[in-house]
Amino acid sequence: MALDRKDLAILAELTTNARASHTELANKVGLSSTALARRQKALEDDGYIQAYQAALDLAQFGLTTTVLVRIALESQSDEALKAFEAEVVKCPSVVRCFLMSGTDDYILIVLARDIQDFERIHRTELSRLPRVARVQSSFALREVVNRAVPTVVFGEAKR
Amino acid sequence: MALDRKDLAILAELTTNARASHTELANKVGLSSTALARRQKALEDDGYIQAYQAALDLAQFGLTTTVLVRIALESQSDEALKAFEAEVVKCPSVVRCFLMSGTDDYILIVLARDIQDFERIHRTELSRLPRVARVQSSFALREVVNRAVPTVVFGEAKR
DNA sequence: CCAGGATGCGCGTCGGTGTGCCCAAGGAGA
DNA sequence: TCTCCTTGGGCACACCGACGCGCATCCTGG
Repeated sequence: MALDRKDLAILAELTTNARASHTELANKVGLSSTALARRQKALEDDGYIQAYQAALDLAQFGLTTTVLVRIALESQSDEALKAFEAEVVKCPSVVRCFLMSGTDDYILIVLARDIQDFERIHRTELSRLPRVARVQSSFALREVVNRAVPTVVFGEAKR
Repeated sequence: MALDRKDLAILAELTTNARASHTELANKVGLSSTALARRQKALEDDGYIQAYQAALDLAQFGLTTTVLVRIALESQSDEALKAFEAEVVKCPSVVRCFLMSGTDDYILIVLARDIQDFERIHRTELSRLPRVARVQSSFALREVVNRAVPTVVFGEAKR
């Protein structure tokens, strides 16, 4: 299934206003509400739209510190990876975790209130992860770009 | 302003179903639609809810490859940082960019269709960034955790 | 020329939303 | 201890808008 520029406009708008009504979207895209409803439903049914979710302001919850954590395991055996991953998904402060190529085995993104709070997280969450050989943390001083969707997605207009 | 467990339940539900109606949410949380509407509006006005946005399935767009890019600049001067940041925000394939402490100056998260596509991105987007001394890329083999909100946010029940 | 897909218009129904009012609980002060 | 006041909740209602349907139209490709 190919998406034309109107589909992309719909997606671009919904990534900003997920609660926009059919009429509202139809005006912005340049369609009637009927045609828009059909297209939106197709986008949902075909899996382009996964969900509609509220974006929380994490700073409002005091989570102003982002930490990148590089972790190397003692062993790269399948059993070690499984054991580590089974525990890392339980860490409440971890928002992302990648299994990486290269020297580091895993890279985590951790959210903390501040540096002291990260010390607590390091002690209560990270240091309890199994099979860990080395943990290296880097603090993000500033977030320069934060996009949910790369702009390249909306750039390709076809029809 | 302090949030009680019902507020957190509302937020937790809205991060899943941003288009849920007042009645629908009220049933899940255990409130009347009136009380829920008041709370939801308060959460929006107080800035806890930043926006409602559609989550796209990036794999559906062919973006299945995540790359972590570490970048060191020639100079850490304010001018060099500003020049670099002014350009990196324009890169369409970059979804996140952190100014970091430690040896690396910046860490980017880049989305690509595949490894060949990343070669193109490296050539057309990354290599054109100004003041760059060193670029080091690591491929994510798998995404173990991907949360928009750390679960720790919903864990604290107070009232 | 014809057929299929997509669009736009109009309509009716349904549901959500917002308001006003009353009630219950808790805290402060006399 | 009694009372007042504030805060949050629930109920009922009315209005308005969204949503989905049917049908006519248009455009394109065969």
